[in-house]
This record gives sequence, C-alpha cells and structure tokens, in this order.
Amino acid sequence: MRIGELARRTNVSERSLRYYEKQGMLTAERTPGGHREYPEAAVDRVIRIQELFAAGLCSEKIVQLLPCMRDTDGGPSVRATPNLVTELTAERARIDRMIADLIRSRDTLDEVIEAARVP
Amino acid sequence: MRIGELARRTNVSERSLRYYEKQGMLTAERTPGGHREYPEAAVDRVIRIQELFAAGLCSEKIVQLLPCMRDTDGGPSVRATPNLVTELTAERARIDRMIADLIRSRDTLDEVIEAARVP
DNA sequence: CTAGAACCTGACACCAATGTCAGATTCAAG
DNA sequence: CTTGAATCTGACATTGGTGTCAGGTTCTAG
Repeated sequence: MRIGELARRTNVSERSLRYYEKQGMLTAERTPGGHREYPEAAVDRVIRIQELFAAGLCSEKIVQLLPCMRDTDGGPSVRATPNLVTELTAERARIDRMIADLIRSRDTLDEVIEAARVP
Repeated sequence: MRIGELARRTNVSERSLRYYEKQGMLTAERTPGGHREYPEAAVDRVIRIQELFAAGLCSEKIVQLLPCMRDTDGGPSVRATPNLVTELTAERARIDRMIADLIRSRDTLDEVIEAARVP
C-alpha cells in the first residue's frame, strides 16, 4: 500500500511516517518513480511504534527494539544484546512507575468529578 | 520553607517551581526581601502537579483542576463547573487509553527481554 | 560587618515529534 | 496525452516544560 492509505489506516500523519523512515524505524520499497510501497505488516508496525512513543521511548531505543520484536507476520526476530536488555529493563521500570502515576492521576480526576456530581 | 528545600524534597528543579508559580499552579508568600516562602502543603501539591503533567494534562487544565482537589491539609475545595467536568472526563478517558497503551508496551518489552534470557 | 550560600528576574536554548508550506514529480484514470 | 490526485524532498515553525547562564540582591552564620 502507499503512504496515504497507511496514514489513514494507522491514524498517523504522512509526515510522521516519513519521519519514522528517516529514523530507521520503518522501511518501504519504492516504485520506479520513487513512491513508497508498504507491505501489509507496516500497519501493525506503525501502531507498535506509536505505542512505544506513548510509553516514552525515544526513536533511538525503538530502532534497537524493533528487530527484536516478534512481528505479527512471525518474521524471524533478532535476539536482544545484554546491553539492550539492561536498557529495556530500565524502561520497563519507568513504564511501571508511569502506570502508577497515571492511576493516581486518574483517581484524582475521579474524586473531582464525583465531588462535582453529588451535592 | 524556601525554594531550595522544596526543590530537594520534591525532586523538582527550582526552575520548574518558579514556572509553576508563573502559570498559577503554585503560590508562595514572600519574605520582606522577596524570597519565596512555601507552606508545608506545597510538597504534596508539587508532587500532584508532577503526576498530572506526567498524565498529559497541560498547565492550563491543572490550574483549573487544582482548586477542586481535596488538598492533603483538607482545605476547602471548590466545586468543578459542569464544563470542567466534561473536560476532565475526556482527560480521564485519555488516561485510560494511555494506561492500556503502556501495558501493551510493557508486555512488548517483557517479550523481548524474556526472549533474550531463555535460549 | 562580612563572606558565601541561597535566591531573585529575565533571557535564550533545547528536545523530539509533529505541523505546514512550497515547488517539483509521479501515478492512474479518462 | 491530459489532468487532477497523490506523492516526493527539504526547510522552517511549533510546542511546553525544562536547562542554563548572567548579573544582581538577600539571607544567615560567624
């Protein structure tokens, strides 16, 4: 598929898709004229990338991580180096703290919302 | 307490504390010479602010939200307006999605970490 | 009184993903 | 072939919280 369709299906702007490519997180074949041609699996990949961004990983980490992920198409996955594992473990801890924070904030919002609802 | 101690105790830079004040999220008495003097409750407040930032709320929303929060010192809290409640409800939904995303990303990391650990 | 630590304001820089625009090229349908 | 939609590259702007520096003032221990 081409970039327009990928953008529509993933809800990610074309701008961002090109950015992902430049960062090495996403690759595409090219038509003779130079237009990008994506495989079906790109949809899942882009969604994964977005999730990882949302989790606070920078593109550099994601670049390292992606080849180690079991893609939905079951492609062969690279084994993470010990060094990468260390980094990812730290990221995991950070994500845990993030989730805890979010839950506290959600509780705070719930309190305020509830207090406004009931006299 | 003064800004240095507050910064140390909350792990938030003095720079950020001054910024919070300028945005109207944090107030402080002033000494005759102009130095900020914070009450003990400021510690909790700053931590709350950080959590809300981490949850993706912008300072403007936080400004509206703060007076509606039951402070740890049990101060009188303002009732959220219906309009604010609507906005906060949307934020709450966003936080829920965020948590779901984070959990998926954490699972992804776990998979990669586990795959690297076991041959 | 004094020295050094702490604080003040204001300004500029940064980050990293994304938005946006311009001008040129390619694609696909008629 | 033509034409309009889609895509290309490259450049500049934005965002919002934070870092950092400069130059000056205030505080406090001795």
